Formats: sequence, structure tokens, C-alpha cells
Amino acid sequence: MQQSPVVMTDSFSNLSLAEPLARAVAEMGYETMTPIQAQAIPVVLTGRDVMGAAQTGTGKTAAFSLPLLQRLLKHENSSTSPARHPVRALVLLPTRELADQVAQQVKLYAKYTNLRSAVVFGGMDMKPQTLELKRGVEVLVATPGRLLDHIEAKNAVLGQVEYVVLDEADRMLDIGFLPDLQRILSYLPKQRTTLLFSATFSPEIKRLANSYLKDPVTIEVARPNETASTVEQHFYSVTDDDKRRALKQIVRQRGITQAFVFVNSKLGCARLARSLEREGLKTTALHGDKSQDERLKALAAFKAGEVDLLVATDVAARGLDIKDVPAVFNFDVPFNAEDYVHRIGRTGRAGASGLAVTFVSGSDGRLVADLEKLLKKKVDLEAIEYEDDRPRGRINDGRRAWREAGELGDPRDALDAPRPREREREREARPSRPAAAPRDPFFDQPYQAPATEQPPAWEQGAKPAPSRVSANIKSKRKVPALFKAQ
DNA sequence: AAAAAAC
Repeated sequence: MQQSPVVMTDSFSNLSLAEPLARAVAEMGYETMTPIQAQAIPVVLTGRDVMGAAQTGTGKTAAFSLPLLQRLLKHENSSTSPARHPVRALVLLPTRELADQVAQQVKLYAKYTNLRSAVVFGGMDMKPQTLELKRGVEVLVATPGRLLDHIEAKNAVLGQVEYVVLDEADRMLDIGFLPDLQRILSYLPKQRTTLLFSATFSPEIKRLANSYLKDPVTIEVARPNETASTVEQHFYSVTDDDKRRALKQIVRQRGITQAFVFVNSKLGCARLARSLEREGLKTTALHGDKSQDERLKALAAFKAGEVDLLVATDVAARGLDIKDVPAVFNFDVPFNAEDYVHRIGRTGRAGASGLAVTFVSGSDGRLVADLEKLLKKKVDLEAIEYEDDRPRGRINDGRRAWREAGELGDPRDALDAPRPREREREREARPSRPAAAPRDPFFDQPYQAPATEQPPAWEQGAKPAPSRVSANIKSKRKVPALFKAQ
């Protein structure tokens, strides 16, 4: 590995980009390169493999697409291929919205060239994508699943790919994506340039990533996993019941005009969005159980400022570039510490200031501890002074079950609590408990099946009633313990 | 304790 060369100037005009590219860049109003651009562009221009870590919102897309287009222009493909425009550069992303966004940017940069680009992702009709692929494109932007579909349908031929970019590379290399990714890579020539970019790289992923790179140049503009210094971060101790009221209060007190609100589950996402909407806040939900049409509409409405709160799962955590979003709420502490860095990267973009608020409830001790380890910083838990005096919610501190909220303890303390087996031993050591209360005799009667079994309504031709939340969300409502299988 | 990515 080798350090990137020192660049003395950071103006796009000093890059000697091909005229059509320079024109597009100028037209977009870009003059000065961001640090990641200044470091990555000259390296990518040499054709070397790159592993690039830079904070989100600092122009990574231009950092790889401009030099890539430049190389495609400079080195005309000399091979006699069946297609007149074989795919020469492939850009892979972990979400459809991100693929869409990157594809739009690539189109803008390539506007004055004769290079063709296209984007393919799931949830959309195959046919228009197929047509575009058959006509031939040099630059293909894609999500993994749909790309494999096109490969297997022989719509996309990747035998002449010279450049592969894995954006959000750590996500692309994680266990959920790796099999698809490996299959895609198996269709590509071994002789090629591979570029990996992300804001976060765990040590394990870094090692894995290196096995896909040949003699790479590592570019680290910021310490990996670092959050932008322009983002003011707060962690509030709340009960699960009080999160919504805390959210509304902070939005009002700080005069927040627009915010991302991240939650950990699709169902929670739909529910929270609905509840906030009912309370008169302009809210929309974005998660993977929505149709692609709804997803794109939700994002567009948020972008256009028609919606103030975008309640989203981690589908929106990475890369989405929406200007001037002043705040991000982590309604739930993210399961992966890395995702915290990505989520709060939705605000404070391009040097702007931003606010990141995370709600920490009783069972989040482990997640907060993980986060502290990643950020190499102690998290300072703050209390919220509620304006209203409705009763507070109850605390589930993960070790003592529910107790009334008097004062909020530090959930990290629960990590020092005795482990289950030790707890078991403690219980055994205790004097025997008082006799159990007498049971309701009803539950002791054996179950009596009805005399005639009626087939369920849906088998009689009736349509199942749509779920109250959203027709395409599977209900995850808990079965009452009494009826649970043993 | 989940989400994402194909039909």
C-alpha cells in the first residue's frame, strides 16, 4: 500500500479533465475539490485500485465518477465486441434510492460526452431497463439483485468491464450482500480496476476488502468512522413510551424545520409515521415494505420540502444526499454502530451545521457501549425536562423488567448486571417464595374443540382484511403469552 | 432485538 500523492492545488481546473467533463463540472458550479476528491481523483486517473474512506457528504460520487469517465474517454475500447457499447464501468450500491441518486449524478457528469449510462434496480419494470441495456451502455449503475437478473437473462454482458466501484463498500461486503456480490464479480474479467468507497470500515471488513483489491492505494481523508465535526450530537435518556413526546418537544423547542427520523424496524417505521401524521406533523415513511413507487415518492416529497419528517429505516441511512436537512433523530439506537455514523451523516452535509439527537431507552445499554467503542468517545446521556406533566412512561432496563419511572438510570449499568446463570443461582439461594396465587379455574379446563370445524373465512373466498398499518406489512404483533407454543 | 437486495 502506498500513500496518495500530495496535491498542491484543489481546483477542478487544474485537473486537465477532458473538455466535456470540465464543461459539465463548471456548469454544475463546482470549482474547488473536496479533500476526498483532491486525493482520489489523481489516483483513480492512474488506474490503480483504491480503498477510500471519507466522511459522508463530502463528494465521494464525483471523486470516482469523474476520473472514471475521463479514463473511459481517453482509452477507447478497441475490442470488437458484439455490442457496440459494452459495459465498461459498473457501479454497485446497497439501496435502490442510492443507485438512482448516483446514476443521476453520473448522467450529469457525462452529459457532454458520448458515453451512455443506465441504472437498474429492483421494484421497477424490467423492460425499459432491458431495452436500455440492449442499446448498450458504458456505465452501468445497479443494485445487486436486479443486476443478477439481467445477467442471467443475458441482458447485461459484463465480460468487458474495466472498472468496478463498490460504493458503501462495507455494506456491500457484509454478510447479507456478499453472496450476490461474489456472483456478480465472478462474471467480470479478473483484469480490472476495483474501487471501494465508504465512510465506515470496520477492521474485519477492511481485511476482507483488501482481498478484492490488487496493490491498492488507501485514501483516508478523515479517520474512518468519524462523524462530521459540524454536527452537534445529543443523547437523551428516555423511556420507550416517552420517545414520541420527546421528539415533538425537541422539534418545537429548537424550531426544527425538517428532519430524518430513523427507526430500527419497518413496522415501527410505519406506525411512528402514522402516529406523527395523526398529530398534525407533515410526515412520511420510507422503508423496504413500501412499493418502489411509494419509496421514490416519499423521498421526492421530502426533498421538495412538502414533508417535514421522513421516518425511515436504515434503507435511508446511507449516502442519500438531500440538501440542508437540519436534523437527524435516532428514534431507536441503531443496531450497528456504523449505521449511527451513516444516519447522522444525512445532516451537516457539505460543511453545513446539523443536529443529531439519539433517544436511549432502558434496553439500549449494549448498543450505546458499542457506539462508544466505535466513536472512541464516551456518550454523555442527558435528561429531558418535559414541558407537559403527563405521567412518564415506564423503564425497561433490560435486567429488572418494568419498573415505574422515577429517575432514569444509566442503561449501560445493566451491562454489569449478573449474567442469567448467576441470576439463576442467586434466585435458588433465596428463601422459597410464597405460594403462587390460585389460578383461574377456567384455564385448568381441557381445551374442547368445537363440534364442527368451519374452514377459515379466507378459504371461503373472502379476502383477508388489509392490515391496519399498511397492506404490505407483515404483522409482527406479539401473540399473548398464554397462547404461545411451549 | 433488523434492514437491505430479485421475481
